Amino acid sequence: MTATIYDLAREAGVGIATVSRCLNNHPAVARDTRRRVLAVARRLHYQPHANAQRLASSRTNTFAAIIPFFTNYFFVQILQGIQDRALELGLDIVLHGVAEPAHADQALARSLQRGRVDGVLYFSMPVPEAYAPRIRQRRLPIVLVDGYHPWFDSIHIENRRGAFLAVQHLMRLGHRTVALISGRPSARPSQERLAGYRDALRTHGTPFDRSRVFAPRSTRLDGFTEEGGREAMRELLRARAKGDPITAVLVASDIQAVGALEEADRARVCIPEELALLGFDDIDLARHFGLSTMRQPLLEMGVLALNQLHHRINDPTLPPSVVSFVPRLVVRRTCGGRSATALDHPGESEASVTLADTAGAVSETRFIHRSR
Amino acid sequence: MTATIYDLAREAGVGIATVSRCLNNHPAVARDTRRRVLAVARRLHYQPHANAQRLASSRTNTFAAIIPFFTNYFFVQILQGIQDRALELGLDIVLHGVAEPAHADQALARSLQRGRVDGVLYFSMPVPEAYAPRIRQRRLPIVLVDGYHPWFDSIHIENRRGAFLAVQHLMRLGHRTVALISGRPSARPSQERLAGYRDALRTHGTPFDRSRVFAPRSTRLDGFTEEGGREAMRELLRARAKGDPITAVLVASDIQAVGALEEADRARVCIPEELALLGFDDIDLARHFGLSTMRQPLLEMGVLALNQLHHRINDPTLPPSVVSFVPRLVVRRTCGGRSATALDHPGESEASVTLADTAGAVSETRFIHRSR
DNA sequence: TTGAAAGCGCTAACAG
DNA sequence: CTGTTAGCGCTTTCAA
Repeated sequence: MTATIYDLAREAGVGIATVSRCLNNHPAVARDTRRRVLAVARRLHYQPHANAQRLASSRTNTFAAIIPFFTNYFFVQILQGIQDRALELGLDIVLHGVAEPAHADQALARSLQRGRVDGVLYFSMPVPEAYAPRIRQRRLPIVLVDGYHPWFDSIHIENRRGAFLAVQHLMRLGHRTVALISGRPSARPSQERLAGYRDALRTHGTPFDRSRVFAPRSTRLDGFTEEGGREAMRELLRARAKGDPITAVLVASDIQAVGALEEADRARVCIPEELALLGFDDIDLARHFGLSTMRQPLLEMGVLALNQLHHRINDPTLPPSVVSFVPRLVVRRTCGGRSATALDHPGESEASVTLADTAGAVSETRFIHRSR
Repeated sequence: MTATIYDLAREAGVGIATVSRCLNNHPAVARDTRRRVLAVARRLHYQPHANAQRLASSRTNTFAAIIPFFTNYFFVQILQGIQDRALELGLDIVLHGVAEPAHADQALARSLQRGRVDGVLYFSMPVPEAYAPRIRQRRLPIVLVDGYHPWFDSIHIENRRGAFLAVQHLMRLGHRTVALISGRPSARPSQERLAGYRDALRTHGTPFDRSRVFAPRSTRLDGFTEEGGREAMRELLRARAKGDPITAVLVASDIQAVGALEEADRARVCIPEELALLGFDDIDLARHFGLSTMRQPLLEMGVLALNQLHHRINDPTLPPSVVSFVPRLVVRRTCGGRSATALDHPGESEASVTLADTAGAVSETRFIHRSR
């Protein structure tokens, strides 16, 4: 019913190979022939059959994005970056939203199948043990975003450094007793952020006190939930009521920070006057709460990830690369020490501490090194 | 390098057709043969080549989701529903995030290409004029979500009815002077919600007053933005300051409502004591602001949309169907008349007015009719 | 510069 | 029940 290259060939009086060459801008075609063929193609409204192309060329021009759906806002912005770049590169995105990390292997299994995708973007989850060897063996191009594995490319967020900068900021504002609301201790981001927290204390000559680290009891999503934040904040307030002079707290994720804020509000503890609070991630909600936080350049990360994947697809022999992003402090209301009116004018009174120029900041706050 | 059905056939001592039958659970295969073939398949780690299957069967088992990315939260939840169902149906989702409606045609063009997808889920945007005929001609299965076109299936949100219910609620709370903060007047949702607003006034015998409809000046995204909400609220407050006894307002979208709330806060107008406010959509943010709103069952809509698409793919001769959802009132803090402490316990003190049972509500609030 | 022909790996008649 | 065969529509040698 719709035209194939055979139709075009017949109509233009040439062979199908020639038609194919014209369509794919192969140089070895006479100008006249090309023009004639293209004219016919237009006239017949020719459209290539995507699957036939894929089968013959063994290239799908498609990649999978495997994303933890539960982190909502985090990935929306990353997807936006990926989307734009994919359009430019002419790639299709097959989306795999994963409800919980345990289900990620289904998506991986699918992506490992022959003829499905040219590569994978894998987000914010550990690569299942069983799959790493299979991925390597099949030479499936993969880029880990917000994750790490020695065998594969990754875009890494320097959680430790970020937490360090965060706590440092609080201490520079004069806080001597800074607490940490953490995620589940076994989760990697929790550990890294805890390490950064300790780094900062050490740098400022403050002894680390285990009792000032508050981890949520609930373990769903490693405690990175509003409820987790509420729980931890309750405990923190209890400690505070008992006399611990905590005046500031770093919360390991914005989503927890939201819960923590609500809990503080409920206990009539004024933020930031009585307790300065700093989050981590800069999810979209943060802005609305006037939440000071450590921003991750999500959109840029998406673009970069796709570029990296593209490189790898075109040259599978590349050594694994690691690109690091350092989160940047975004000052709003909750950390105090600056514009206390941020809530009234969200977005206006934000201040980026590391850099004045927000637009150009990314390139300066990230550094790149390739290992191996 | 990796096994094909030829390898399996040779190894199992059968023909490739038999192998194919075994793999696809075709009934006409001897038990023994099947077992033997499957054993070989397992031994050789056989995996079908997706593209070869697609080409041969002229079925891609893939569909496109064309989504306006700018509406962020709206689509995240819908995607979740789609995602789950797609997994069950064994379908791949090709994501097309569209930055603005004008770019939707690129995604459509791509989806129209042969061999790309079996169908399309098209969200919250008008179908470009030029494409409707092409879609119909190519018999491309498509389901419009939050949209309508006589030729195609659609999942429709009863904006008019929703707005009616919203305003009715406000009036039942005793408000006599209810204003409307609308989107750009030319946008369909704006018109429908305006109509519902007028319906409610009429029902209550209140004359419609054009000067109580506030539309944003900015036209980006048809005014459905925080900024749009701020602008409109500023005008409303001005009118109020001049003596118009407005005591309640329906805001045509939650995202505008957020801006409106901020503006009211800034003007030191207490919500809901001085001004009751009701939003529309129930985006995720709403909960955090204690924003009363009209909820759309996004997740369910996603599931339903995919089911509908699935039906149509399997039977393209079906007449176009229309499924309607009626938004449901969710009472939180901003509309007054109920728990004023909602902000302290988000989620806990919500009340669904139409139905007590939240889980089972969807089936009761939607009705289905098929036209033609 | 061009065309014929051989796949890509699978599905689905059709004949046995 | 099973095997043979003909495609699906394109890309890509290989000769001419």
